[in-house]
Amino acid sequence: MSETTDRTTAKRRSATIIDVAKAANVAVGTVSRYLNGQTIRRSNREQIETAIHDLGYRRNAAAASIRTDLTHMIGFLVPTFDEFHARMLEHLARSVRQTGRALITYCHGGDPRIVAEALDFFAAQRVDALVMDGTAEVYHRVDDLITHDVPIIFYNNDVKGLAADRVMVENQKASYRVVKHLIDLGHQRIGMLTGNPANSSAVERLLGYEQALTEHGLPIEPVLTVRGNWVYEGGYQATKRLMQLETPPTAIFAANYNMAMGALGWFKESGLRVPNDISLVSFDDVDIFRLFDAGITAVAQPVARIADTITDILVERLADPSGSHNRTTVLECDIILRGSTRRLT
Amino acid sequence: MSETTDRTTAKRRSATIIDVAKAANVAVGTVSRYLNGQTIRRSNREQIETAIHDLGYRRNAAAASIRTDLTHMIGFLVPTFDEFHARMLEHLARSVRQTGRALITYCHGGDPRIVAEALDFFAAQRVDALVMDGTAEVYHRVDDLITHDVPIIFYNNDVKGLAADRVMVENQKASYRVVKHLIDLGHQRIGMLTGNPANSSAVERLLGYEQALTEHGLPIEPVLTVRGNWVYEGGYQATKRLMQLETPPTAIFAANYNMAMGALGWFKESGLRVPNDISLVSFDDVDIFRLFDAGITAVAQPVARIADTITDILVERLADPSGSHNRTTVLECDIILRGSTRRLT
DNA sequence: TTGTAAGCGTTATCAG
DNA sequence: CTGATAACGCTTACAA
Repeated sequence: MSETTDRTTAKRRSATIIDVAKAANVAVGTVSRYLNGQTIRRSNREQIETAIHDLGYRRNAAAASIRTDLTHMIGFLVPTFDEFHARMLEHLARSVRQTGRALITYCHGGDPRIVAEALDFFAAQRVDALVMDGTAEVYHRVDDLITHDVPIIFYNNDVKGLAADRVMVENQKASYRVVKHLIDLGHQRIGMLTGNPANSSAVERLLGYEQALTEHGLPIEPVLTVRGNWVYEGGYQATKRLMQLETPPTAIFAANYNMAMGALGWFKESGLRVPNDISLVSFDDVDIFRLFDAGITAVAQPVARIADTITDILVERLADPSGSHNRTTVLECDIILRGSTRRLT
Repeated sequence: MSETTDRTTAKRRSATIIDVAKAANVAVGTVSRYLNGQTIRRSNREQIETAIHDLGYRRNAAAASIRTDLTHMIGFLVPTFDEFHARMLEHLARSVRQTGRALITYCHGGDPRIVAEALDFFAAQRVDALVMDGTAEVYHRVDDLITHDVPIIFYNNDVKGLAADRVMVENQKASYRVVKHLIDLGHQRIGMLTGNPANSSAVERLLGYEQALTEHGLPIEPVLTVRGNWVYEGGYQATKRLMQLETPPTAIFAANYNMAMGALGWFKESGLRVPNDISLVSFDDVDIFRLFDAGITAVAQPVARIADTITDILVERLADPSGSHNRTTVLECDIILRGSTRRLT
């Protein structure tokens, strides 16, 4: 086993391309060309290779990027690493890696100062592009990045009016369908746990809910849509409020996974059973939804396809920085029917 | 609203420190000192500030790092972004951010080639340090990084014999305790779903299980420990195997969250109820465990403290690169008792 | 194909 | 406190 090599030398400068050139008896240019995969005389190549090996040489990406203006790093900015974003990250990291790039991740937790900080950081790091879940407050700072020719790709939530690409899902249509499903089962009084209305996806999902009601001749009752702000606790409280209404709903649509969990939490504490006492549908399908008593019916976002689409756009954008591609891709969602809804007699 | 500024100019070179110096009528050195928070004559400072603003100047971190040998980036290498690692990422990103650094994330999915690729990438990027879930195959490549004076911090799984810091949890002790709990309830035949034995945490958790049995005079039966390799499907299959034994266990200990879910999946399909028909305990506590019928009793890893500890070590290491701190920190786990176990009569 | 040398945007040293 | 200037490690004409 390789001994833990001598670490007495205070701070050994690591080998540079010059050292390699010297050791291999060639010019630095030749080494650089070798490193960049250009054709090199065979004998030289071999000498360079052994030199690199012997010296333990590692290319300094920063030094390269300062000349090429390319860092091969993509900024990835999200509010949290909940189920949805974690899966996005996993898929995106994979697909982006296959193009020889990596992700710098920043998590802002909803704090606008951290968002600003992140954007500054990305700007300083000269990320080749930025993928982010849109947040309204960042309009100017993102526009700033765009001015500096950094391609931006929004997903999940949009920020209107910026010259960026977008990969979204059919929030309204999917919500419409899943609420319609409840209506088809005979539900007339359907509550909704909504996300933060500052987010486009929250608005669209609410719109889908309202559209379904309206198209089926049901009234839109303000008391039936309660803001849960995407989080467990919000879903829990909103559900409590709904169920303590004089006439509580017979079904609830949660606009995301966390709030659906919050609803389940309240149901459990209150001894309500799904779907016997209350029906529940949710946006965001996750594996564990299968494991609940009857399984939770949910809208499945095509996470892998979102990630792949983002990567495709990324590649195209980076290959041709001049072209102003402001494309919006909208992907369809599936609805996974499980047993969390029951037919009203 | 700031107009989407003129993007006709093909590829506008962004302003440099030199441009700022010129515009502010000072020397580049002065601007550099300003940027790095050193004291500057007031009048100069103001001129610099307006110049920076007018030019939309952004410091080029790569150019700086080539001189300072500091990138303020921490590599973060994980096998997957499952519940546990996603939470780690969230906490670590936060605490690391507070020290002015950010994370470059790489997800290897168990593929040794990707691990190697990641390590090369980190080396080229000159990350200031590397945080990783240890994987045995990487011994040499990590040693290589250590040779280049990159501090390494292992968490979750250890790789023995390397000069690195480590932040682990008391896997064996926690497993011992949770299995002992089962034994105290009268269980004599306890199955275990084990992780990949190449991982130190898998070995330690198994050891804890065996210790509990032995200390209570119970035999260690090889058929009762089935390898589930950390994943849902593995847990599902392993559970199936256990429950189809001639004398199936009355309780099961899953070495992680995913395998516990797999067990629950099989139970559900087979119509078994927890805890009436079978008791279940798990490593890794997650919020949703509360929501299952009776709640799932589980070992809670102190994720936030792991992240904070890692960051503390990071800061210390980076402040004093000469000191060879090879510290191993072992954190305690809590056991969250819920209703997934029943007393055997 | 190769060597030479001029950048790239910073920081750091050293006189003033 | 400031200015001038030499690094830093790499890429990329340009000429050979």
